[in-house]
Amino acid sequence: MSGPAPTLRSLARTLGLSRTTVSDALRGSLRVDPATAARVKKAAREAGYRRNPLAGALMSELRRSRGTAFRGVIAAVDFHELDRPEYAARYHSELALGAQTRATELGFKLEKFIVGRAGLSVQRLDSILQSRGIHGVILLPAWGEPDLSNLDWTRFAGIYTDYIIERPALHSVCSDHYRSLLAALQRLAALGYTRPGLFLQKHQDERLQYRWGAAFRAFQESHAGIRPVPPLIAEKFSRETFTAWFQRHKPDVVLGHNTEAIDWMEAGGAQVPATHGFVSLNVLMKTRPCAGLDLLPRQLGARGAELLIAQLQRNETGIPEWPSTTTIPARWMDGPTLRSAPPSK
Amino acid sequence: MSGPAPTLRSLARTLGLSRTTVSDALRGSLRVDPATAARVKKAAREAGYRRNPLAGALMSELRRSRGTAFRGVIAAVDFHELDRPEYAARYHSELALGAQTRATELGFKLEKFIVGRAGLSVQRLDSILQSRGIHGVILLPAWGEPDLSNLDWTRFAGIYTDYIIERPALHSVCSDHYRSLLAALQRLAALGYTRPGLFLQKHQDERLQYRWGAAFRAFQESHAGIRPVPPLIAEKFSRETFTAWFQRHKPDVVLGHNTEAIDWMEAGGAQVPATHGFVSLNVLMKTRPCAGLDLLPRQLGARGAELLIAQLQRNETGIPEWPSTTTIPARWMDGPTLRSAPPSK
DNA sequence: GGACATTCTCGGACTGTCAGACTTTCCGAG
DNA sequence: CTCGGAAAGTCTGACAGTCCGAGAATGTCC
Repeated sequence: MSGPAPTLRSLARTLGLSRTTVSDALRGSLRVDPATAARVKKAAREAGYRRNPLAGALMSELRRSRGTAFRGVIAAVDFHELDRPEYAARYHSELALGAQTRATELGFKLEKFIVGRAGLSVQRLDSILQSRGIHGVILLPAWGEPDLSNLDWTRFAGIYTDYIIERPALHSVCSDHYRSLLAALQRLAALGYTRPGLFLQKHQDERLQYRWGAAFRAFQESHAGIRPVPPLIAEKFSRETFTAWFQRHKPDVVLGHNTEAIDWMEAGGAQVPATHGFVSLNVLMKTRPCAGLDLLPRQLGARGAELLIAQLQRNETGIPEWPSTTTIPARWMDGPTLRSAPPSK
Repeated sequence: MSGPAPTLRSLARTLGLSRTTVSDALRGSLRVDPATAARVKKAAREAGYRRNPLAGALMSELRRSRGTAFRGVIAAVDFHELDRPEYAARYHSELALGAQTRATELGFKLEKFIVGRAGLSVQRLDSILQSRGIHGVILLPAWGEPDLSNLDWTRFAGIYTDYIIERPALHSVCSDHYRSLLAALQRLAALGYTRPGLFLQKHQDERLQYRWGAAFRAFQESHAGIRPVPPLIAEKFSRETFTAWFQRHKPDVVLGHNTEAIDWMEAGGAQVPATHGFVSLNVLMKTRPCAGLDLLPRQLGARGAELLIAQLQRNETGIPEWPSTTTIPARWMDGPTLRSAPPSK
């Protein structure tokens, strides 16, 4: 490259102006006399000057903050649910912790609000957020699908930590259930299992637009060596329902959320992991040691906060024109409910 | 909030040292007397000092380059493919245009590189990017799955505009095929179609980990009123293959990529849209007006550039610890290949 | 005791921005 | 006619850190 690239300072020297006048002119500040501004822009163009946006952003942040690392507050909004299971409460805690840690790393503070408790309505939340100068809102999952259309979204950037909710349609971040189940099934196939069986509560599949079931069938269809076991997807299932399905279809490994199924398998003569395997689809739900998927709620919370803060940094409030979903694959967790190697022939 | 955060300079004042000695000590430079280094580290820990990685990276680059490196540039890397279909070339152009527009909005410039053309190897690309001071790399889709592990990713932030490639595992952004097909099928059901049929080239499903097929079956399984038509997923299909499938299973609406199928349907007696419907799964591939899915490549490119620049703004280079995929649902495009209302009873 | 080498530390310089301060000009009031 | 305040236009201090040349202090050798 020939010689140093032109900078604000070199332009300023050439023009006989201060670097601030040049900076202001190029940024369109009204402080600068229009004739001076035109002169600066022309010289910049002719010199091939290109602003460094990273340097600009850093210097701006540095000047604005006056040395304090504090940049703002974002809100984590939870929904009061009396019957929330304990594992879900732990999931929410992990999400919030991840969001908090990442927010802190990025110079933000995270404050929690619980809608539906202590008279906190959506309208009241709106008022509080506005009066507190909070513009970023990260929404924790809710079993019932809350309606947040009443928040004045022109003032807020928001992100769901769940699959898309649409009321309103915001960006979202969640686990990649589809891809994680496919990867888990591949792993099980590598361990020599040939008849995996999936059991699900219907609502758990529905709220993910059937991704568990879809991934399961997609895997079966695409692997000739896998003998298809119809998944058990029931409104609500009992030991009887499960056992009937298990005896009838004889899967050699079972995947599902409820680890109580291990007892039912063993009551029916199976020995885990000697004769059959078990994999939890969410290790936060396990009640005993077993293999399974860690949906990484802490990482999801962190990514959610990160994406939200990036929106704030771009000054993007309002309902996004193209809402997107960011997914992170679950992490496989080994456990004592699987054989450790394929059976020898 | 309590006072300014401790900085190198404030630590230096407290310790009676220069800011350079403090900086060197904290970075482990051997220039500093070990006893002094220990003193500095202890004081930093006690003061709660947190280094700003973005400032550090910027200053380092500033000093190293002496103003000669160009900045504020990100690279769009394409792969030379002789047999790339015309629609794919248009898809790539849309991706690049979206990335370019968004980069410009965010104060960056996008430059294109084509690996495999004019002797541009991955190693040579690495050298060029480094010498040009380019740290952000957005990777356009490739039909063959390229291996970019040879880039020195410690120096670059990268993002794929395709489904995850894993060589190496970076963040990615792409269409939400699964969710888009589900939504399309729901739309068709609302128009009164009861026997949708899907035809795909096998590779097109495989490279999306079977999401087209999975969404199709998930929809069938979850809607009692839909009579199941087995999808046609073939290595390569001809008019004969398609026609046999069409005649045998009698779908009332066909979804697929290749609009030539409309001719084949009509050759078999169907009248589109009078008796049968057709939906394109990628309107960039259509050769005639029809309904279908706009995969929004321009928006995907824009989002990709945005996510990449956010990584640069956080000074995050290297292979991410938790690579994520960001998906945007396709936009439905109405067209003359569907009935405009459900048939009256 | 002077010359030289080594070790340890310091300070200039710096892809841009913010906000207060300074200079110049203009105009109304006395 | 003079003076003071306001506005317009521009300038300067300061700066989440790093690199590298240079200076000061110390030790060794002749």
